[in-house]
Amino acid sequence: MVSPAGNHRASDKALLVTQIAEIFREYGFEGTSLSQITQRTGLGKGSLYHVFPAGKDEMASAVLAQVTAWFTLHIFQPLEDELPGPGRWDAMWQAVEDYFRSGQRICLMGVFAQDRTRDRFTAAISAYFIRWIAALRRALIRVGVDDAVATALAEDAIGGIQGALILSRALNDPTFFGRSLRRLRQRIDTAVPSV
Amino acid sequence: MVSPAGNHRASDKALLVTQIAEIFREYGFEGTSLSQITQRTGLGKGSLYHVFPAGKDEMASAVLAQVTAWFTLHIFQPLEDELPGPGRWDAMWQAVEDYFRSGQRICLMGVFAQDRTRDRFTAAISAYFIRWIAALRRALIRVGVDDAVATALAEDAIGGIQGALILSRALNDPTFFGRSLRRLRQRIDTAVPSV
DNA sequence: GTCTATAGAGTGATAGAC
DNA sequence: GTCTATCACTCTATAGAC
Repeated sequence: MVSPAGNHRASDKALLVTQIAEIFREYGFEGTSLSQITQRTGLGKGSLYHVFPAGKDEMASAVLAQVTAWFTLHIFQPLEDELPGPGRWDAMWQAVEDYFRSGQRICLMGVFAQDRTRDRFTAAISAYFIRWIAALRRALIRVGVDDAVATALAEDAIGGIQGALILSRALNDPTFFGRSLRRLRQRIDTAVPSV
Repeated sequence: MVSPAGNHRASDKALLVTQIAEIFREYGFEGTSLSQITQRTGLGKGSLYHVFPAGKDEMASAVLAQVTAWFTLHIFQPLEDELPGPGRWDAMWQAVEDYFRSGQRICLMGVFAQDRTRDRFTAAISAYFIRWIAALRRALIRVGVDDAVATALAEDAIGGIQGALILSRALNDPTFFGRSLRRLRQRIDTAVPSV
């Protein structure tokens, strides 16, 4: 994680943030201790506080920012751009299925949204969901779906994804997520004219 | 909290469990400390450990059991019983809307399902969701909905409720939950023959 | 005296901050 | 690595109903 010149590179920090994200996913924010982070990352507490002077909170902020960046690149922007005709949503559904490891992986935005001790992250969390819903909604409107219908479809789709993630874990059924995703996808496809 | 006869009554414990549930809802399981519980309940640690000898874990178990009992009484059993014709699902949707305070209240089952440190509660959590889905599914089949369609509708409805709860909080939009619920409800109503 | 519910100082361990 | 606060939890003591 240390570069030869003594200053850490951006890619090192990105990797570190990825590692910390995975620990948060497994144990939650409160459930994750700094010693767990030092063990799994191999970094001492001093190094962690050098990279994240504000401590655990800053680590969480960095993690959420990284998640937002990933979704922006792979989901939000493709939705916001003009897309070719048939199969125009395929990339989104595939990205979602891959990102969440077929439902085995938690949505940190969803988990953090539930906890009052994490009020400090509400801005990042609501921005994430607002953008996702708006991007999908506008993409639907662009291909001819009625405004009100597009809003309903977009809200149901993003909500459905979150719910499917919870039930996948709660039921411990690895097939649940894919099944739910397929139905959400089909509901949108049938609402789009001439696909 | 002191009973005249010296033995605590069931209703006292139920009230205590309700109070603790509210704290878990606000701060999560890891985020809730015993000192918070002593402060908010007004009970000393000794009393808490008298009522819950196994400590925080037992408190969480009691809370989840209480949630299950409420849903059994107000939602599962009505669904499992034979119901009169039109408006047969009204009670469920009304109970859900009331219980979750129009989306302002968290689903502890959903929150606990996400966290690996709470593996000890998986049995109670999966039982809750399995029963809810099965009860709704069978009720749909009973009124003439095709088996596969009933499964899909039930899974989408319970997943949709969970997702709507997350988005309600994430977006901090008090109208979101009611809107989502209305759409879920309507989707089921239109699938039921002759309603 | 016995039993139940109560309180809270005190325990070692470990947390996060630095 | 060091520090202090706080964690979950234990233990002893107490009050009052039988």
